[in-house]
Order: sequence, then C-alpha cells, then structure tokens
Amino acid sequence: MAYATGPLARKLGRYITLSTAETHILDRLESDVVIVERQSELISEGEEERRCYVVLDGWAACYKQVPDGRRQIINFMIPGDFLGLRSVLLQVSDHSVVAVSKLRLARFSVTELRRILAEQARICAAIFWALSRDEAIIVEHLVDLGRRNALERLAHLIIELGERLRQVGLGHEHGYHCPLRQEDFADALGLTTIHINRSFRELRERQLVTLSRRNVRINDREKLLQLVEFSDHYLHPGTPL
Amino acid sequence: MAYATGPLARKLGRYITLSTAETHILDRLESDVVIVERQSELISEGEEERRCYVVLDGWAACYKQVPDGRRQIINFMIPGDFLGLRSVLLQVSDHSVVAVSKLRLARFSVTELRRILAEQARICAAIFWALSRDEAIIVEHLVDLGRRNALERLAHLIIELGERLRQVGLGHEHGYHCPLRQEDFADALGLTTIHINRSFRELRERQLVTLSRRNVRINDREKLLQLVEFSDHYLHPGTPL
DNA sequence: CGCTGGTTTGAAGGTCGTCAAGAAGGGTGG
DNA sequence: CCACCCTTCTTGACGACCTTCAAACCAGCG
Repeated sequence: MAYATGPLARKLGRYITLSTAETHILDRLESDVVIVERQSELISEGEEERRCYVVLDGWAACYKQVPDGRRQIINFMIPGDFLGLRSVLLQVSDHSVVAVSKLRLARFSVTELRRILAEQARICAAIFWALSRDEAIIVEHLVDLGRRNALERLAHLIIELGERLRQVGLGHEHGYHCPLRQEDFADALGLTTIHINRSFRELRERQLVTLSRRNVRINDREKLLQLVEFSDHYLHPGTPL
Repeated sequence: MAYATGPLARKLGRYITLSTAETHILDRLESDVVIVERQSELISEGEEERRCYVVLDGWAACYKQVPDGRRQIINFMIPGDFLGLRSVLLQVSDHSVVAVSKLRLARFSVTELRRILAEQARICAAIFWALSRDEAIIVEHLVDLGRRNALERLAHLIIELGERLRQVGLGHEHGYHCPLRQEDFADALGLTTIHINRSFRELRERQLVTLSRRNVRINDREKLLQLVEFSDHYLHPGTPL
C-alpha cells in the first residue's frame, strides 16, 4: 500500500490500494481546513447544502429531531469520515450534524468532488464503498435499537467506536479518548441519560469498561465482546468488484 | 414524463425524466422473470451474491439475525424496489432477504448492470438516488425504534407503506393490500407480536386503522398522520444535481 | 470561590415482554 | 359440506426493563 498522509487517503486506502498519484489527489482535497467549536451545528435538517467535509480531528454526530424536541443520533463521525457527502448529492439535507467536540475539517467543493468522481473511477468506487460502510453501521445500529437491551447496546457502541478509531490509527486496544457526554450515548441508543448512567455503572461493576474524564478504558475486552457477541464484519466491507 | 411500462421505469422516472430510449433499456432489464414462494430465502447473510432483482409483484423483507435467534427487519421491499443491489456491489451480503408473499421478480446480471452504470450516466444517477432513498427510509426507521412508542411506530410504518405503494400505483388513499403477518410488524418495529396485536387493537378502537384479511383500511387518515406527525419528505429525495 | 454543565443516586410508575391458553381463519381431505 | 389441522390472531395476568421526577454531588473554569 502506498504511504498515506491524510486521514482520507488512509481511509480510502482500506478499500483500494492507492497509487501515489491518487494519494496526492486525495491529499490535495484536504487543503482548505476549517475549525468549528463543540456544539455548533454544521448542517441543519431541511437546509440546502453545498459544502462537503472530511473530518481531520474531533468527533461529530448526525441526528434527526423528533417533533417533541428529542433527538435520535444516527451515527457519529470520527477522523477520516465524510460529513455532508450525501446531503450534497441529494441537494437538501434530511438530517442535522453537530460537533461533539472541537472539530478540524477539510472542506472541499462540490464541483471538485464531481470532477474527481467523473475522472477517477477507482476513487469513485472507493467512496461508494465508504458510503456503503456508513450504511452498514446504521443498519447495525438499527438492530441494536430493535433487538438489544441497554447494556448490550452500550457495550456494542463502545466496541464499535474503538474499532473504528483503531482503523484510522487512533486509540489502542485498552481504550480511547471519547468526547461523548452520557446524553450523547443516550440519544444514540434510544435511552435516557439516567439509564445510560446506570448501564455504565454496571459495566464498571462487572469490570468490563470504565469511563472517566472523557476516556474509555476497556478492562476486559474478551468478556465485553462476548457480552454482545460482537462481529466486526460490518466494519470491513468486501473488496471492490 | 415518457410513458413507463415496468415498475423499474416507473420508479426511476420519479427521479429523472426518462427518454423513450432509456425506458426501453430499463424495460429490457426486466426480461428474465422469476417466481418464488412466500417464506423462501432469496439471499442469506454471509453469502457471496451475484444476482440482483427488481420486485415486479409481491413483498420481501430484508433482515438481520441476532445471536439469540430473533431477527430485526431492516426494510420491506415492494414492487419497483431493488433487491440485492448493494449485496452484489459489496460482493458479500451483510443481510438476508425473505419473501413475505409470493414474489414475481425481474432478475438481471451483474455484468448487464455494470455496463448500464458505465454507459448510462443518467440512469446511474437515478439508481444512486433510489439507493439514497432506501437509506433515508432506514434512517427514519432508526428514529422510530429509538424515539417513538409502539403505537407511533406502527402508525408510522402503516402510513409509510401506504405512501410507497401509491408511488408505484398500488393501493389507494383509504387502504392497501398488505401481506405482512403481525410477527413481521413486530420484527420490523422491535416489538413482540403480542404487543403489535395490542397496538392494532388500539388503532382499531381509536377508529384510525383496521387490519383484516391481509388488508389495511385507513379510517381516519388525518388523525393518523397527526398521531405521528408524519412528514413524507424522506420518501421524496430532491432532484439530481 | 461560586457557577455551570455533567454525573450519580433513589423512589415510583408506565410501557412493553413473558408465559399460558383460547379463538378464529384458511386450507386439505374425507 | 364437514372434520381436521395448522397458522395466525387475541386476550389476561404478572413481571422486568426503562422512564420520569427530584435532588444531591462533582469537576472544571472564570
């Protein structure tokens, strides 16, 4: 595999082996860097969206609001993930995106993107794969909400985030930095903050996971994987056709 | 809009205005017709998949199995929907598909598909939009499971299916044929069959919806829409770029 | 040092699941 | 046309999981 400088090249390098030229094209996409503060809304539901980003640093959450004011987080975005790609392609966004921590983003224009999609068939395929993986994550999330209890959901999310971070060279086997508040976990897992707290307590008491000062520490990885019968298959899409 | 013969042309005709030539290309895709009985598995999780279909008649359900044997239905497929498209593109399927009723399918080969994607940029875009709509449906489903109670979930699904059927010329404003068993509703909505039954009873007692002999009758559409504050936005993706 | 956002805990209640059993519907064969 | 079967639907009682409400605690930060 060719050397990869930016997170985007590293991410897409997981799907196809990038040539040096292709790596350069991707690295050039990341030239226009933007910084946004925690809590700021990057994209709002219903807005016409013409900007597209790759996360360089920090976490974001994409969510939908329900009429009574509560929200359901669809997915978290970590370094290397696309942000707003689908919104741009569909012209109008069907979800909102908020910064969960201070974010560093690489912004690129729609025209630039379209040119690459048309000219670079291999990169186009890799992006399609990346989007498919995002969908697979959402589907797994759906299974979580439908058929797992609070403890299993939480354990599953903790493991998934750890795996995804390690895929882009962040965190390590025994833990990772995690800017999420308990409320974010709750909104992602379809639970209340209070119940998330109790579930964390149980994970702590079972000596599986501890969370403190924005750090997840995985004490017993084996037992944790066992608890949810975790399969990382969905995080590793097959090779392109 | 050009006349459309098959469900596929009718579906994609919603995203782009099809020329007569394009309609013919799509109609030709639907030449190889397959019939499968209710309950048969069309695609199994983990299988390498090389076939791709469009539903001509009948309903299917795509689902994932959880380790304890229960299943979570991800989405239902009705006439005009793709079936196995993503599995083919990813080579190995991450979900299973079962026939909910007797199915009539149009099968087309991967090579045929790839040729069309490469040659017919407009059709390629329309297919991308169709896939995006499928994802939007899954996301809305996720919000259902995370932030709505049993009655709201059921009402939402009933409305959504009605809207989708009407988009392909099936059903009418006051109801539609629905081959789903209560167990299918349960597995889609993350509930038990028994609780689905109770929820249907409540919908019946509130004079909103009645279900009998595989037929959904919508008695008070206004109140039903109000109950879930339904917005059909996600079923109508914006126009292609 | 006090403020603010976030975490933790308790008590009580509601939604939904589990268990168990009966009723209704649809198809098949006598 | 009825008897029989099997699937699906329906109902009741009880209990678990998760929510709601209310309040105390803690950590970081001006």
